[in-house]
Amino acid sequence: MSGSTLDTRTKLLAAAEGILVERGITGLSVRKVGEAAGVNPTLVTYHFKSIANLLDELCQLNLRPIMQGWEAVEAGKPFEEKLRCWLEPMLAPAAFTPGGRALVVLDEIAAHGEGELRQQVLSEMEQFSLRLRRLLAADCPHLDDTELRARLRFISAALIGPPPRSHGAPMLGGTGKALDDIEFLMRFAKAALAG
Amino acid sequence: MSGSTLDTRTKLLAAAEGILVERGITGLSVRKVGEAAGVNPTLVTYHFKSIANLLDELCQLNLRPIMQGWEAVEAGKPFEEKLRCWLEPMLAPAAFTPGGRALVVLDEIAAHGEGELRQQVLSEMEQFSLRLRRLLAADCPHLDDTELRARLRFISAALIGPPPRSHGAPMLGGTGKALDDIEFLMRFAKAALAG
DNA sequence: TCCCGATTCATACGAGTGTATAAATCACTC
DNA sequence: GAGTGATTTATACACTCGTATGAATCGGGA
Repeated sequence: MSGSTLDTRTKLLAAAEGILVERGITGLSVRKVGEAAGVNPTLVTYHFKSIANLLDELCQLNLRPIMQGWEAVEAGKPFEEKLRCWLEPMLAPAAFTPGGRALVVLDEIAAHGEGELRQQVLSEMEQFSLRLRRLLAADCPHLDDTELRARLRFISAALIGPPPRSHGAPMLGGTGKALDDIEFLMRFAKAALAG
Repeated sequence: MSGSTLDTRTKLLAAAEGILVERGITGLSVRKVGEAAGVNPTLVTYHFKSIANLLDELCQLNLRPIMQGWEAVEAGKPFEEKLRCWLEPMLAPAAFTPGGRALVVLDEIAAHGEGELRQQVLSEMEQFSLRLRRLLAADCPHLDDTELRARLRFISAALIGPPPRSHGAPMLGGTGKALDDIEFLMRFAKAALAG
């Protein structure tokens, strides 16, 4: 396990992530990853035992920073602060692809993964979702539990949804640059949780 | 082109749509479609010249009712009415799969289609998006053009995003039944376009 | 220098993909 | 009833996929 080994592993992860972000999960294959990494494709099977394992590792790598960011959502903080601590990690860049967002990688993987991997992502998200709702309930007395849950789902869906599946072009609306601006997002979420 | 012919065509379209909705575009193939339709797979190539054409037709079939519904968004109507005319078609059921939404089919196809088909969907959406923004601008004087565009994108993304990629399970939050209730959606959109 | 483990490479196999082709079957008119 | 065009079927080809296998190559201690 010399330095060159780690480099190849990283190159493969980065290449796979890049493909995932800009071509989508459809365009991902062992050979494409190898080619994009400038490396023999069969090294995917060597360094990760299967392509699924590579996806798994990529998933963990992109999930961790988001979950860590979310830990900052605490009961003591004011409403807007909580909101920011929730939303900001969702805009975090992907592990190896500064142009793409980590959430996109997670979503592509979660949408593809048939088995445990997807279940794990979903369950972690679910778990946080419950905590978030409990914490925000205090700040939104005008919304009952069902309504609050619906609003939160809509807001997070708004973040997950648009850029990934279009792979470049937005499904509705113009440039998409606005979506990456946390302030746009903050104003939107604040409004969406009001009256 | 007897009656049985039309039936087979329809059966294939319905089967493809069903797979698209519940397994996602990944699970779609000529043979799977044939099997799901209880019909020889090569009939896909016979009735549509290629699988891409089948997708195209499926796309048109699901796009049309949405676009028609959107024509009801008119300048004279009050704000809430415009909102409803915009949002309600987005919950319309898929052409052959009452359990799934037409928008999901479109999104799965648009996310996959590399070429013209996707461009067409996006451009039609884009076109309507512009008209919608112009019409709603009168009702939202508190939002400048950029802000309004961002809000509208978030709202539509909230609708397009969540159910499709999860193929059953929601990415965040509970049952997801709430998402299909137009009243939840109306309240959300109204709030998101306020202050 | 030799050796040995780690890493890279080339090749191959089985499964699945879309689609072309030709034969078989059906429905209907003359 | 025979013939004809539309429809269905069976088979095959070329391609891509993930992965297993064995050989080639590299790097560093004895």
